[in-house]
Amino acid sequence: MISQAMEDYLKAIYKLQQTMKPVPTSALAEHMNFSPASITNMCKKLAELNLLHYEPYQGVVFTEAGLQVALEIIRHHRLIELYLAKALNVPWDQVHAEAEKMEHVISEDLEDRMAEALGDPQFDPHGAPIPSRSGKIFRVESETLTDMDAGNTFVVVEVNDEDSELLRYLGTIGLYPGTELLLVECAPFDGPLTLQIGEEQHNLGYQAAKSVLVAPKDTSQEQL
Amino acid sequence: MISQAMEDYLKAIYKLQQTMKPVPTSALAEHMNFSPASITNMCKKLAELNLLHYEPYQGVVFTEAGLQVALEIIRHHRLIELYLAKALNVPWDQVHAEAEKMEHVISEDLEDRMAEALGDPQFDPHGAPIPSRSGKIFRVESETLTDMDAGNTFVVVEVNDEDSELLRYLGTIGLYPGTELLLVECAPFDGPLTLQIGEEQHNLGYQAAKSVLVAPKDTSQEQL
DNA sequence: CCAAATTTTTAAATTCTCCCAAATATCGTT
DNA sequence: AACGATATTTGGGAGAATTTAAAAATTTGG
Repeated sequence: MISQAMEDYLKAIYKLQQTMKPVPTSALAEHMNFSPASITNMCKKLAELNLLHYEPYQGVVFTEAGLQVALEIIRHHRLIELYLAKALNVPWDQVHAEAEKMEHVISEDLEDRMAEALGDPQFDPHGAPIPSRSGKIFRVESETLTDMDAGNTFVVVEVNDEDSELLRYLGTIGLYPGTELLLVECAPFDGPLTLQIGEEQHNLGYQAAKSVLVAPKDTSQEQL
Repeated sequence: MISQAMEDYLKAIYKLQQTMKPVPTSALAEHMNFSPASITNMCKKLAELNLLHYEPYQGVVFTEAGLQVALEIIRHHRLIELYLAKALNVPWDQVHAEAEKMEHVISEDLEDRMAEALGDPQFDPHGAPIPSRSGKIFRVESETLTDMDAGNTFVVVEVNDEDSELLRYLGTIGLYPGTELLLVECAPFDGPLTLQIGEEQHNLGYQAAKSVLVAPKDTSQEQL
């Protein structure tokens, strides 16, 4: 009943509705790299299935049912990412692509077994929270590194999992969720940020820094 | 280029061409539960891609390229089955359904990691041989239990992985690949077979017994 | 508050995989 | 060697997911 394409739409809508409600079809079109027409078509279908509220020209909002479906897929995705990283040592810059395909095909039973093998984990390898089986998700307080002031110490909460190359680079400088860093300097006009990680200093481009979410050191949540 | 549907066709053709060459489209239609017309269509496409030799009314035969693609998918399938059974304790009657979906989406890299985690295994949980990375597969000498004579002892080599209910039953009587059994009696007219497994005796229906492949005890190959 | 620019939807077309019904080829008998 | 039964292909069509191009609605700016 719910096709793989539909699942991808719901996942994309979930991502966008964190910053905009309702989600305009144009935002979806850009995010998914589909034509606006495709988006309208599919949103109508999803509204038919009572997964979305859809008002022409107004964009879409989740129904409760739609939100639960989206969270279930996201749970699949993040559990798979963590499982691959932990159990099979898949590099953290590759788990996203792999999970992107597997999330649509694993059974609930297999998901449960992976969750159990991992000890019901709370976060994926990029620091994103894993929804619970019952569809609850906890948002960790955090802001993007580019919004922080120089001179303070932070803990990395989460990094964007979609850019494999970026992840590989962040790995080489040791910037993982849980890592502590000192923001030494922020160059003006969206320039690079100077970070102190352990004993070493690194310059991180503005675009890269935008996809790093941090929390002030003192109020930091502990995670594995 | 090669769609999931095409992969399913190649897998089915591999299965059938073990007993018939060339494979008639009707056999494929029956095995895959598609109409004969669908089969003809797809076989033409696969022939276009140089994966099959297709002669109208004569059926299909693999090209070398087609055979390699088929073996790669089968390797995916069987490695996944074994991995799920061993690493995540998925019951052996469920691994087939799970692998059927996952086989189409895992990367070669992930496959390698699973193979490595399992120590480059030779057989899946049902005793079927796993093709090597380079596409070689070893056929273990075996015959179906219904063709054997009463009074002899055999080792189970392989059981059909497609019937979940049957596998569950075989599990309850302890009939796994590697299990030793004494064929006590074969009722005539395709009647049930009486087996001695360990201390217990069981009656196995003729249809069920047909999907159990065995080898004489003395010449049996060792497998984990 | 109207016209231009933008966004969104509608409509028609495409590709893929499948189906059904009809036409055609093959095969076993006699 | 021709007939009937069976197997196979052809042709046409349907549904899903996408596209492009054109039409319609909304927003924006003077």
